[in-house]
Amino acid sequence: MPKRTTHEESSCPVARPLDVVGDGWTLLIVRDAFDGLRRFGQFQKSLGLAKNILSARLANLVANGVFELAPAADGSPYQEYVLTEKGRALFPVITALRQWGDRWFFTEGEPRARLVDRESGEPIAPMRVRAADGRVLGPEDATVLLP
Amino acid sequence: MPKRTTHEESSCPVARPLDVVGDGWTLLIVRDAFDGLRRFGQFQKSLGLAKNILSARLANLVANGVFELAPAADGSPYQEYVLTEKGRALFPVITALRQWGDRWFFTEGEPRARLVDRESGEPIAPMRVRAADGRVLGPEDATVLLP
DNA sequence: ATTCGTGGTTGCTTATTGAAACCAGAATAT
DNA sequence: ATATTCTGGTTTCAATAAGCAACCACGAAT
Repeated sequence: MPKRTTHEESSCPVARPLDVVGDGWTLLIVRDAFDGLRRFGQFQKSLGLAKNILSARLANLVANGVFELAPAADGSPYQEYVLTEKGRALFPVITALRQWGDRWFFTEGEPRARLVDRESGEPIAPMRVRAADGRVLGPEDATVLLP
Repeated sequence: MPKRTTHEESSCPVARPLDVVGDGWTLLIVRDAFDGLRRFGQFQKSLGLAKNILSARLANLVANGVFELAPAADGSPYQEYVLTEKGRALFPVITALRQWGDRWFFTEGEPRARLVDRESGEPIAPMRVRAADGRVLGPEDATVLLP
């Protein structure tokens, strides 16, 4: 995690979240949670990261309200990491990132995991930035208003 | 940047992009580029990060096709970092992250930077994950199909 | 000829990561 | 009862990356 010293810490809604999810592992942990993973060992096996790192990341995510600890649903004497509302609200972020990766990091026809609508089995729609009236906006069509 | 050793490097479209934008500074650099910044010194002043770090990040972003170098538009003998199509395609990612930050990292009424439609001056619409037919999807409504 | 602004690079110190070993409680096996 | 395994971590320590400050090169201005 970088050490933001300037005005960055304060008023920009992009900078603050990056203190929580701005490293290479955290969003993968959350993605795995969307895929149904809940237990320490599941995350560790899925991601192959060192246990101390996972431990630190999970603790940080709990401290920041992305996960909460709950007694294991299956009766085992352990605890589970379950996404909070705040954590589930990362779904658009991870999906946008996934679509970017899908478009720009795979060659035509290269096999990849696909996210589909569970109901229809169809791929989900590409996410776009839209104005209040529904017009699709590019980076040039939007501007930041400082507080 | 973490060191992904398992299957993570390969088939998941979430993991690959994180090798490029998965640190705390990179997305802020890109956000600044959306705000019109192009020059080394502008990024450094805006973000307050060490010059060697900025240098490394920009070189990595150029190497990964997010920025490209172009001769300065204003006649000065330097070069500018300008977003490629791939870089501009990060707009939905950064916007989704911004909206998450806006919702979950600020208290009611706390002053913050706002992203508005340049044409109408109105805030942009909240981004949502949608199925092909337009239905809004939550994390539970989508599933990953492995290749 | 000298200073200044821009865009870096080079050392050096400190913080973070990562691998492996270790540890503790609960369940399971002997 | 005792030992073994499974789960979920913590501790230790080496390697790597971040951060800071000093330095440097080039062109423009003085």
